Amino acid sequence: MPSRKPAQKDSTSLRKTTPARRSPCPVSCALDLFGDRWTLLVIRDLVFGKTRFKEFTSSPEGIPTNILSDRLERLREGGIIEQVPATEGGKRMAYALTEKGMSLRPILKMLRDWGLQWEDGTRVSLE
Amino acid sequence: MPSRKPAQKDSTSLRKTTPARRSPCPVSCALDLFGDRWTLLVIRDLVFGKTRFKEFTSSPEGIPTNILSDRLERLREGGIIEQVPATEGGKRMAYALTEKGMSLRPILKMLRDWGLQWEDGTRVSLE
DNA sequence: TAAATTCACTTGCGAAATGCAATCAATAAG
DNA sequence: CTTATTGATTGCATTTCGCAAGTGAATTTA
Repeated sequence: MPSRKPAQKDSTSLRKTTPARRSPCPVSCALDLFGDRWTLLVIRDLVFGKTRFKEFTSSPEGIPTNILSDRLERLREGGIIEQVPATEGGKRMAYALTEKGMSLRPILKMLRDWGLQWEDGTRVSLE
Repeated sequence: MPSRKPAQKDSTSLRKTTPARRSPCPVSCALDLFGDRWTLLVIRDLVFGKTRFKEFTSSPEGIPTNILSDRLERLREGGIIEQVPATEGGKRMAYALTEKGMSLRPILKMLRDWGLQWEDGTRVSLE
């Protein structure tokens, strides 16, 4: 029989089901989507023009690859990113922000400005 | 002889030492402070005028009390909140945003607006 | 002032998430 | 075809989370 992927996810995968919304509060719902230590850093990288798995892992914070996989999947489910062909006609995929994802840019910008103002020793990357 | 643990704190406490900054990125540093599912909800409650431990626990999301204790302590360490006497002459304490904490209001506001725009069924509380 | 109640946590513990290294299949390059 | 790179997955130890119960001081009530 031909090699096939498991229908969905088995016991070894991170996060089995989509977790329920904690409340109808818009802040709470936003945090349900990207309220953790890594997700907004991936979105930051996307805003910076990164599109490939390897590029995300090479950011200075060093996100573990299993966490990255999980967050990319979660962001895709949440409609914040989508997969597009990395090269014309190629089969490898790259990631891109959707319109919904793009709309997070002002929030990222405010976070950056806040950090620069209140946290000593922070600076924007020079890439 | 058995290898011994670097005697920081005992097994019962949440979070042993202040975790190190992951990178000098201002976004990353901001997330080191409040990048999780609960912290910004506590700040939201403070912005809404709540000041007491019990008030935070009675928010609809239902933060566990041990998590709340941990987050309040973390926010205090980060200079985002401070403790003030709850009543004149009383011994009970209440929590209040510092200037640094107040400066997070626009971020909360953007998160709220983003949620209202992109997440169906969200609404601001009527309290 | 004594008793009852509320408040602000702390503790214990099972479940879930995290972080790390190792591995692997598919694609791309040579 | 052979090798290297990419984009992940797997296993496992450690940490954190979430829930329920407990505790002692502060406040309120009788």
